[in-house]
Amino acid sequence: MNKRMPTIIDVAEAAGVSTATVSRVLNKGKVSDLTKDTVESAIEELGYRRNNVARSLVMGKSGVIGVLIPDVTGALYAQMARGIEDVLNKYNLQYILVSGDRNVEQEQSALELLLERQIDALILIGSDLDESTLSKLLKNVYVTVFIQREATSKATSESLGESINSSAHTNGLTVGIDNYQAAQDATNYLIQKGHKKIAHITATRHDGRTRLNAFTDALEQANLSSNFIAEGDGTEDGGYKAAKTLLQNDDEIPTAIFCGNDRIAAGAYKAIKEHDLDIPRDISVIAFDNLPWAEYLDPPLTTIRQPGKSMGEVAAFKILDTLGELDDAPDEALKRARETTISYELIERSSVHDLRSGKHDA
Amino acid sequence: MNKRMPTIIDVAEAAGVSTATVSRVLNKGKVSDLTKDTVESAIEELGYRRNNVARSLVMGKSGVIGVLIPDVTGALYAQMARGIEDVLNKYNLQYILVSGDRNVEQEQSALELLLERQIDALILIGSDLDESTLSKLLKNVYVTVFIQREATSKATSESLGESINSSAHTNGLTVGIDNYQAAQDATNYLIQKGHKKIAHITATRHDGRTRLNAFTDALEQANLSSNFIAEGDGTEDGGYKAAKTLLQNDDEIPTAIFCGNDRIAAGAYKAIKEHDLDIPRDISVIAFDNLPWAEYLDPPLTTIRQPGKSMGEVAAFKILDTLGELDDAPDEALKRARETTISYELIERSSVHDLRSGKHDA
DNA sequence: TTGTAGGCGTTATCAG
DNA sequence: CTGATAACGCCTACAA
Repeated sequence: MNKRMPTIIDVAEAAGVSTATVSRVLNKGKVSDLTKDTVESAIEELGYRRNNVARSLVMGKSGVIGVLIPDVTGALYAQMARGIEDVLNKYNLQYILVSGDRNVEQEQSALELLLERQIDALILIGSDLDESTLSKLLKNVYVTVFIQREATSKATSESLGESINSSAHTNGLTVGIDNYQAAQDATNYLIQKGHKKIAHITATRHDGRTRLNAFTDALEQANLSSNFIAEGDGTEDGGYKAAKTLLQNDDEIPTAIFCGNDRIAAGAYKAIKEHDLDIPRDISVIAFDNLPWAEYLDPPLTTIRQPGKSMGEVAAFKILDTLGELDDAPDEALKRARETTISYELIERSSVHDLRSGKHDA
Repeated sequence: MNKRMPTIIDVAEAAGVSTATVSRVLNKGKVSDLTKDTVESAIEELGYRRNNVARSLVMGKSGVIGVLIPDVTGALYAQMARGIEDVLNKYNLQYILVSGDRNVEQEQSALELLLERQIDALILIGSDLDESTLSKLLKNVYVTVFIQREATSKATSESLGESINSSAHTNGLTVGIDNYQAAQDATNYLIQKGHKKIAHITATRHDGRTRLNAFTDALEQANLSSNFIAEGDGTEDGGYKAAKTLLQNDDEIPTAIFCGNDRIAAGAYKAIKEHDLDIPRDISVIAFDNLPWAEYLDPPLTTIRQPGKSMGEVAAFKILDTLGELDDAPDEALKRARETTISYELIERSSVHDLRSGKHDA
């Protein structure tokens, strides 16, 4: 069933030409129509298919780009991957996906594996790898773009001695939303609705930390105390447990919870309902991500939309651009390729209650 | 920033040995401890990293396997991808992911792109490609395994002239659940709970068709009429619309809906609630997949669990086995590698109502 | 244990 | 427009 794959040499012989000529028709070089036909039918006959690894070797580039992703199983990350793939495919490039599994050691070893393939470029999604290992690893990589590696407008100066600012990085392009600002928006939204006892369930990794900082800063600016902070692990179950602890003593219950992400919110919903509390009447919930199912929770979840697919697309465009594959691209694409910070959006649904409307209309 | 990558030759010179020796230390061949050290430090010094495309060329295998997936963005598919990756990584293999985008043309062109890379094996997830194009394309691929390409226990003989039976396929290994049986179980579960007016909202593609067939067959076997069938497109919105039409004339409303998958169910939930109907009191819902959020719907969704990750793992094991990489593998892994049909599970939550208990306890 | 040299399948340069 | 032929970086007999 598995005879040796025919090579360019076989085709050349079959067509009675040289390998160079075959290569030319394969690559749209100048060939006479006649020979072109002969060669093409020989190709057809033999079922020849070009060997891309040989091609990569001589061309010095593989046409595949590496993507390091925390977890394909995360809906948002999957969207990014999809965005990346969609634009890459238009240019006949492909990608190898590796999961960092949401932990640094795994990220590093995954990255090293990746680097051994001759990838032409690298996209790092939400990586927690620190600056120094990164720059060591990436020394010889032509182009790297980071998605969601903190392009904060207001660095979290106190919590991290030296902020993870990607702009300072080894030829690192960056795409992402303004995580800090978005989290502040979410918090302020609650404040504007008249909430004073606001809780936060943290998400993990650096974006989780940024959101926490934005949260506490926002409360501080509003002269509110931030006594209600619970650690989530980013999952539904973590959210459930965290919400439980938040709800445990009846006299000090928050009127609103800002969940680090939608999955956390799903867990929190469950906990809140178990306590026979109504959402949003008794407790309002706001979250982050806007995963596809967020609108189908009961009540539909108010949340910050992260445009995962767009982020992936932009990242891919940046790569194509730097790789010089974008000559013939539409202006629009080019423009998007240069942009660096994607806009987010607060999607109002019905999970937060307006405390003021009930009280006084002042 | 981007000087020429050091090659094995550079290392050889730096270490004062031949390239063969360097190659040997790279591949754990017999080398004296002394030279080994010298070479290794030279490697360290130069920051040498093996060029895997050259290696692939000479070895005749690339160490990457191709995965054709309908859509990374689908939670179940992502789980499969993750399962595949996890076991592959243990053996230092990687994968290229391509999305078929849930349509055949795209599937085919994606596949062709994939085949030009020298992938060592192929995993096809839920492909709708027909037998003939498949066998033409796959002529030279060493090993292919299909996930979820219908391993039905009871072929849907009437709807398809010739059933898509993978076992008949070109050296195609197969892993999947018994889709037909599972869908029958779901339907029968409803019947056992006393439901007589049962609706179905179809999912797409071949597994959707199989489920539909199982549904009608099950009803037939129970002497129930199957008047309530609506076409979904597999998405929440499709489910919403389909449920709407199901609910439109008040005198003929089903007491239960079997949704082709969880996403459809989410949409159906929304429609049902908009009609001021209670789940499960007025309408019961059962679905398929058990996506991570299914348990967080209100009420928690009763559904058939598909173990996506396991399916991916098994598929990967099959490949490793056929590729002969599994010599040193634990028995357990080996055993799993040979299995072909994965067990599913009906997860009872609270979205279906028992009609009998309310009426008569006979 | 170590070195030499041929070859993996393509592309690209340089003559014809 | 077409044909030799030298790389590309690595592995692997075969020799030493």
